[in-house]
Amino acid sequence: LSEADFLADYDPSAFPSVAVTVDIALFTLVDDRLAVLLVQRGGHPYLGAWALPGGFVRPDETIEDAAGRELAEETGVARFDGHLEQLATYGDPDRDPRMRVVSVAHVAIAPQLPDPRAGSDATGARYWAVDDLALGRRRRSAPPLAFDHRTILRDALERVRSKLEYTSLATSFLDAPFTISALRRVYETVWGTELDPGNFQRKLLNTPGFVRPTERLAIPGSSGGRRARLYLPGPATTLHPAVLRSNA
Amino acid sequence: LSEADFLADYDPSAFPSVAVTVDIALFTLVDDRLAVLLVQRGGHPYLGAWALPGGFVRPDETIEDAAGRELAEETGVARFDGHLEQLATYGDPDRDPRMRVVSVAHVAIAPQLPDPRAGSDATGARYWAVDDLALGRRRRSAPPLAFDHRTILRDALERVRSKLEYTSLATSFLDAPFTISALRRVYETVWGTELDPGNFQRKLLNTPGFVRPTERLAIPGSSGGRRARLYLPGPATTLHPAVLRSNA
DNA sequence: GCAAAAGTGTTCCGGATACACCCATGC
DNA sequence: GCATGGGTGTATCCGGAACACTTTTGC
Repeated sequence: LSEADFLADYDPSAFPSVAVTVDIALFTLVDDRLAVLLVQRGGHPYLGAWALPGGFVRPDETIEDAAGRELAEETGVARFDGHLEQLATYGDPDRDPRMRVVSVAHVAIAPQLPDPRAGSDATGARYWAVDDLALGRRRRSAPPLAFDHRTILRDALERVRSKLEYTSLATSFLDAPFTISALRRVYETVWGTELDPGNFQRKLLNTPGFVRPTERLAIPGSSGGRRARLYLPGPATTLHPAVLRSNA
Repeated sequence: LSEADFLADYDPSAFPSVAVTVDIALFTLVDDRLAVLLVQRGGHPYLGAWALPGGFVRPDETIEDAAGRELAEETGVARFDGHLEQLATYGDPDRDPRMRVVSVAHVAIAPQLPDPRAGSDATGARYWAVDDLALGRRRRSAPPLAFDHRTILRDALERVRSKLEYTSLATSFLDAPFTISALRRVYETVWGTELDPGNFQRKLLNTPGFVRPTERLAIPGSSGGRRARLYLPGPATTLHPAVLRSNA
């Protein structure tokens, strides 16, 4: 190795400062549509564009703590207690025009939460239906997204969709207790498919540890129908057999 | 938000410097054992301990480029052309006693490469059989690992093991062309299981796009046996149906 | 011939799918 | 009664597992 390489590799002060941030894609269901929390930027760059909530990692907190703190701040709860996991890290040199920013993106899932609050640098915060964001390609009617957040959102969505198959993640979208058909609607909404109610019920109850039955029954909707049994999340996190997307 | 929060969130210069590094777990097969490249540390902290190869991300390169560059340097090739993917980011405040270091860990896979070279801060570099590292719990005979690299290695190993199931990753361990039984030995070695040769052959050839047949036949080993057909990697990256671990 | 590896055939079983059918409730 | 949703029964199909068996090679 040359001396330049040596210095580059071993003297951290030789580098310009790098900022490490967290960004969170918080998914929830709003009116039977999959939605994600976005904040509208109140400053440059990307003024007025919509962005994933996030912020700097503080010196003495872990990355995961930073993500949890930002989530609590943006959603207005004291402590975020939904599902939270790391997604991937995005750090292309030009992803933020101001400086080198390396962002550790996360995926979060929660049942419908109170209305979000705008942070101090945001002019608004709301849940957007994922369908309306036109993640595949830009659409005139879709809101502009800041930075590389379109890419992050695409990856986050794929993570959620695939993890429904082999983990019990779907229950994170629901308040307990819930019915099997509510759980089925989670799958149908996130995957954009229709599932056979009877087969879904049987498969689910045959997957050990996915849900635990209670004695209680749900109250039917105004359109009638038999009362459904209520269930609690089970102890399993990974599922065997998996709940497979048919068109996979 | 308080003014302190505001400043903490929005003034990057208010932070002590954070170093962003890449670490790479490069897996390969050595004598039908799964092995990973480690370098022995030549400086403090963890002097003499074994660590994943890695280094700082330079100002104008992407994170993935940094990982590819470090890999090429450590393995002594001009350009690393095996499989390389991001694993996860590790950034606990105390994972490096010198300063805050956020490391983006990667997983790499390649067929047996030339002997590795020690980097400028390393006194040695070699492939270690994963079994000999006692990743589950420390063992007297196992070498000490630096930083949180035991955790990273555990996660990397689990990533490789699970990705064998639903992707064509196994071919990355082999030079082309290869036989079906060589591919089966990859699965058996990485999973630590035995697979039925007949069933494996059929399942593999029934998975579209996994491998492409050639006209050539392999030369049998000294113990005899019918000559096996040679195959090339196919176009598929994700597999349907997946090759499932029976004890999953 | 014998051992060993490659490759095929066959049987069995569990889960997925499609769909018929019964149950319980609102209106 | 009728529509609607909850829940069960059942026939069919497909892939995985176990394993017998044939083919081809080295020694």
